[in-house]
Amino acid sequence: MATHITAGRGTRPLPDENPCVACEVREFAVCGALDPEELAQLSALMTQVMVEAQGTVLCEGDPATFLFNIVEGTIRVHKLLPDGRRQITGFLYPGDFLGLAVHDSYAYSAEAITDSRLCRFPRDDFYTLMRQMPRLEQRLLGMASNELIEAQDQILLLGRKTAQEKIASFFLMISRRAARRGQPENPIHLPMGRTDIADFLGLTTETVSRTFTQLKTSHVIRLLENSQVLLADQGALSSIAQGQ
Amino acid sequence: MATHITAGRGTRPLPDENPCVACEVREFAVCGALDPEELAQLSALMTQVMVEAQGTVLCEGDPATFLFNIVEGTIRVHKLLPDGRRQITGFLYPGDFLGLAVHDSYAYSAEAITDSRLCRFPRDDFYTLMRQMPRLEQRLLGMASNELIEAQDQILLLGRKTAQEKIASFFLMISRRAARRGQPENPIHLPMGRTDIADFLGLTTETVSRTFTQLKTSHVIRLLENSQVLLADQGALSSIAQGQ
DNA sequence: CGATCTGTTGAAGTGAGTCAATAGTGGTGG
DNA sequence: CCACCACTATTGACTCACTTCAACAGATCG
Repeated sequence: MATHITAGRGTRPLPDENPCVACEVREFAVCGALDPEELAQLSALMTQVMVEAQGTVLCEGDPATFLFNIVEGTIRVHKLLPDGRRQITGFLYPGDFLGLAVHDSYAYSAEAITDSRLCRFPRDDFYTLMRQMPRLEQRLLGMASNELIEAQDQILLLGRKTAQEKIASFFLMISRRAARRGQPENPIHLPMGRTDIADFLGLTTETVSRTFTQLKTSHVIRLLENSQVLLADQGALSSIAQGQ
Repeated sequence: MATHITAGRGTRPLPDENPCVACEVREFAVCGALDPEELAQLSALMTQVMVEAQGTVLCEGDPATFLFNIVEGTIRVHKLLPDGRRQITGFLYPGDFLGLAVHDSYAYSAEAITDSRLCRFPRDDFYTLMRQMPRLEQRLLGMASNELIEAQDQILLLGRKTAQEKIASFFLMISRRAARRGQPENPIHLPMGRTDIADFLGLTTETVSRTFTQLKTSHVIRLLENSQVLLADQGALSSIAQGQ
């Protein structure tokens, strides 16, 4: 049966039955494809874990023992070069799945940006169950397909866009993803710091900061309190993101 | 039943039965997962098409009517910005599948670099069949997973590597992929021109050319005739690719 | 209230891009 | 078979977008 581990056990009593039934992100997540019976089987494998801000979820090179489903919080996924250069390959939000691109060991590290709650599944058990649930496998294939499309957009961004275009594209991506989760698409919230944004866009913190200022000065965005950014002129932002 | 269209019909008589049985790339391709019965069903959907060098396989934005399996030749997949900047997101070789990251319309264009032969499947029929063949779906999920891992490597390369590191990584990737297809891993063959390499690595042709010359001068590679490159010092190449 | 961390701004440097000329390479036809 | 053309690759000189290095400004917190 699903259990909580680490901090936060007593924050809210879980229903005696299946905790997944009441899950708020289920419709966006892998588990959204399952019927109640299948959901019960999957939840039987599941352990909920809390990871506090800046904590590690998994490490590049470690044996891939677990797969995760993000329920609350924001996760950053990154790869490192031996000399310490870092590339963030993605930010994960509630409903996102962590472990699609996994073989025997993790090819990337993942850390929590904010305090986060995740559903954790033993990889082997998950795969076994997947073999028995075509709908689960189809859903994962669909999610993998989406991630590939996003990865190719990111490849275009990194290979061919200027700093301004990268930042504008980034704002729009965050906005679109918030909308997909049913949250307001504007203003957007940026839980990650300038360094994370820089390492995601292949820039430096200084360039990110300067570009924010430029967009602010030209009234395309406005920086609000609490790491919120108002997209004041979405048309202009779209134009910039696509290179005019 | 499978048929040839366009040029090349008479090059070699197909067996009367299932042409896929004798296919040389089947073990590397999607179809490698199927039993003879399933293979026959899949091949019933299939049409072989020839695309000559520089010809178009599919166009970004077009309705995604077909999926493809590369049998012979090399394909480049790219995305364009409105002003014409191009990013090549991948090179496809025999055994590779074209259409994993596809929704209703193609999110990229694909062109043949050399004369190519492809197996073409109507997308809807392919998906229908996939629902009935768990092994096909599993295989596709595995291939999507591999592609995601490669995409993340490419993201690291584009975001954080220098020109030298990009070129060195590129040589090693081509070498590794040749080995995976059972071809010699050294010397490598580069069917694509400098412009393609530049647009794949987020560089210009000039920088690609200069970097080739640097690596040649430092005896890490040697340029042979017929677009072949000898990786003279693979250790040095690996060191460079990872940033020393 | 100082200490620490994150973000912003300034000044100077540089890796790769741009522009331009030259050198191969392969194809075609007289 | 060679002369010509078109195209791709190489090399050189110069420029620039972004980085690097450095100083400073806010926020957060014990």
